[in-house]
Order: sequence, then structure tokens, then C-alpha cells
Amino acid sequence: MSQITETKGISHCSVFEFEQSWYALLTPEEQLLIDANSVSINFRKGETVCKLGAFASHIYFLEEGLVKVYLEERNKKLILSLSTKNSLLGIAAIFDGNNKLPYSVSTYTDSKIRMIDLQIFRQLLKQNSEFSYHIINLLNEKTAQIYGRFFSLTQKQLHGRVADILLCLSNKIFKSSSFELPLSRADLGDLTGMSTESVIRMMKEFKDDGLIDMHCKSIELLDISRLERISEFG
Amino acid sequence: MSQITETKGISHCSVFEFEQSWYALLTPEEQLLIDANSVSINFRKGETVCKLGAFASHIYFLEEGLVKVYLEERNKKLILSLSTKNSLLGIAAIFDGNNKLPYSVSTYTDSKIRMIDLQIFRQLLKQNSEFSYHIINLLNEKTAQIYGRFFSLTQKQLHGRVADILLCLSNKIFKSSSFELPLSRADLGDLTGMSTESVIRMMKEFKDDGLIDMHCKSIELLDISRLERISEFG
DNA sequence: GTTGAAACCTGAGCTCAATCAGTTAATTTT
DNA sequence: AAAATTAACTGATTGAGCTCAGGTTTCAAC
Repeated sequence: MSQITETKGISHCSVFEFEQSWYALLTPEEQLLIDANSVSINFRKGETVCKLGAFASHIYFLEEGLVKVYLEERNKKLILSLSTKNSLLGIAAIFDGNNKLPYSVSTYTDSKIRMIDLQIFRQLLKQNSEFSYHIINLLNEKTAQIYGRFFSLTQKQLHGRVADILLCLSNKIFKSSSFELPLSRADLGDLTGMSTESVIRMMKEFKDDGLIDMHCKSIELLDISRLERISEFG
Repeated sequence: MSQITETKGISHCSVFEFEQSWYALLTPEEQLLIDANSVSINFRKGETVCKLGAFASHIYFLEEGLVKVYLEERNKKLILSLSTKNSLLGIAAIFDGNNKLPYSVSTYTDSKIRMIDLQIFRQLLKQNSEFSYHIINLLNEKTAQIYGRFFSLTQKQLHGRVADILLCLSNKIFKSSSFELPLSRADLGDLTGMSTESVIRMMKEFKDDGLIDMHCKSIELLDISRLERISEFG
């Protein structure tokens, strides 16, 4: 059997990226409609874009920056995904009979977000099937990713989860084996469903074992294949 | 403040139901196309409908029965959702650049499943925006539900998770406070991300505390409001 | 430069829940 | 009806990972 038909199993990444442009699928008139019914807002690092449970009024298009999408209840927090440049956020709020946001969003870095009127976006989905097909694609890709993380967080132990998140950050966000982390250890905890202390301990362990190098916010993955094995065997 | 504007927080249910008919949104010609390119298959209790990682060739429409949708890797298993009559399954496999199923499906009871050609389904999504808008609705509703379970399984301890699943089964599947469970204790474990033994212990505890009555497969919820409080506080 | 706050790190103790190693009950097969 | 298989249950033990209670570093503000 060649590699092509090999089953890859479950992906465990938490970052989502949009490669194609949804905007290009709209007709010129539809694009004008979007332009006329949206505004671009600058957010500072650490600001809240929207809150779970609030009425959904806009779709958010992240033109620039890095944000987290998360659930919060009482003092418990779970980061669903990180989103970078060119992500659409808030689409999950589109289902009839519902008008509440199913998650909160806040920024890690200074970000530029275009806020698009929800009713207009809905209307375009209803009238342009090329566009809505593309959105279905995006939703399904996102869903597959969430499933992977769901599996990771419920079935693996700490080693595997930390390996998952490190590989994901390296591959999807920074596209480099060394990077400056804009997230705190507490955020890594919310991403991996573990306590801040456990994140620190686990990363120190990885450092002692020569898997990564680390000085506070700057991280370098040294032995990626071993990290992948840790990720795989949980 | 009236109850209407109260934020309800995160929902934690694992069952998904389709109220509306997607079929009715198709034109007569499109319906014919579906009819000509689908077959209805009978599955026996316990049979596997499709496997994670296999090539996706069909969309599954559950005409009759009860199935589980789950992830499996090595000997670890996680049930993503239970689906009843009139559910569409396999839509998540629709995204370009992917042709693998992101989950496995198997039956709990004898089931009748209409298998619809994936390319035809895709074509209809691309040409009928009413239809694709409806599918977006379904996907988003499902996503909101998965988020709720994700939170439940990663943030709550055993008591809360068992309360969640019991309330969900009662409300969404059996629509009654007493029911005959078609799932084994091991399945409840896969649904709640806990070991079979822990499921048994927790349910016995609930029984001893007068929250539920239980004889093997038959279960009755006695104190629903207390179960809801347990669900809420984890 | 000093102060304060926030983030990072460390060790000890404890708790929750998995594992293991059984027994009992229910179901299916012969 | 007996045997075999599967599912339900129980108790004891173990350990992973959380909590708590500190200490240290970093960084921004004054």
C-alpha cells in the first residue's frame, strides 16, 4: 500500500486557517452590500470582542491579529480554537431560533476586525449557493478540527495534550519550529484542559528531556518526531 | 429583568434531532435526483454503518433507528453524539481537499438508513441556496451542541457528567422521565469520557441518594431539579 | 530606581477517578 | 437445562494531576 491511501486517523490541532477567500465568491453587488453594511474596528491586545450568551448581531472577519475563541462558565474556561488573519468568526451563531453567541472571543495581539451585519450575511447565504457551499466547507473543516481536540482532551493524558498543542502552534500559527509565544501558561492550560501548574511542569519536563528549548515566552521545538510520537500515544 | 433576556449559558446535550425536513426544500427535479441516487438499507442492531478514516461516498439519512456517532483510535473511544430518526449523518465529510469520514457510525437498534450519493448531495448544495442555508443551520446547531459536550467533558467531574447524560437521554431521546436504556454502561462511559466502573458507581450513588431509580437497563429520573443542579455545578 | 502587579515556577499533600481483580447477574448458545 | 459468554457490579489499590502555599522573575508605571 502506498502512503496515499493510508488512514491518518484523528487530527488534534486547535488552530484554524482560511486559505480561500469567501469574499471573491460574491457578486460585485453583493460585495458592495457587505461593504456598506460592515465596519472595520481596531482592538487592542487583550480586549474582548464578544461574549458567550450575548445577542449575535455581527459576523466577525479577522483582518489582522490573533484571537482566542472560548467558552466560559463560572471560573472555568475552555479555549475552543485560536484564529489568525482572514478567519471568519461568529458563523456558528447562525441558526434559526437562536440569536445568542455560542462562544466568547478576545484578542491576543492588536487586531483589526471587520464587523459584518448578521442579517446581510444571512441574506447572502440564502441567495448565493456558491457562497453558502463555501461556508459549509469551512464549517466542516472546523468541525473536524474540534472533533480532534475533543478526542485529545478527553482521551489523552497531559504529555500527549501538551505535545499536541506545541506541534499545533508550531505548524499552524508560527510555521516555524521556534517562536515567541503570545499566550500565557494559563492560556495553554485553558487550551489543553489542564491547570497552569501542570502546563509548567510538563513543559519543564519536555525541556529537561531535550524535546524543546524554552526561555519564558520563547520556545523552540528540538525533537519534533519524538513530540509526534508522544502526541500519538497520549 | 424578565426571564426572556436571561443568559442560559452552555448547553450540554449529546443528542441531536432534526425537526424540519431538508427534503421539502428541494425542487421536484432535485428530489427525483436524490431518489434516483440513493438506496435505503436495513441495518441490524449493533452493526457498523461507516468507519472513521474510510473514504466518504455517501450521506446517510437515518429513516428509522438509533445510532451512535463516535471517534475511535487504538482502544480509546469517544461518542460524539447519538442520532435518532430523521438525522442526516456524514455531512461533516463534505469539505474540499478531504474525502475521509471524520467519524464512525454504528447502530444501537435495528435501523433503516438511506444512503445518498455524496456527489449528488454536493451538487444540490452548490445549486440550491435555500437547501444549503438549511444545512448550515443544522451544522451550526450541531456545533453548538458539541461545544456544550466538550465543555462538560473537560471541565466537569463525574457527578456532573453523569447528570448531564441522564437528563439528555430523558429529554431528547425518550422524552420521558423513565426509559429502557439501549446503551450499555460501557457506552455511557464512552459518552461521558469515564470508565465503565465509574459510570456504575456514580449511578449507584445517584440511586442511593434517591435521584434516580434503576434496575439494570430500566431507569427512572426521580428528582430532576436536583439532577439539574448537579449538572450545573459540575 | 523603586514599587506593584502579573506571570512564572516549585514542592508537598491530597483527591478524584482509573485500574485491577474479582463476584454476581443476565443473556445466548448448545 | 446446562454451559458459555457477556454485561453489571463491587472493593482495594494506585497514581495522575489538581490545589495550595509559597517563591521568583519580568515588566510596566511612577
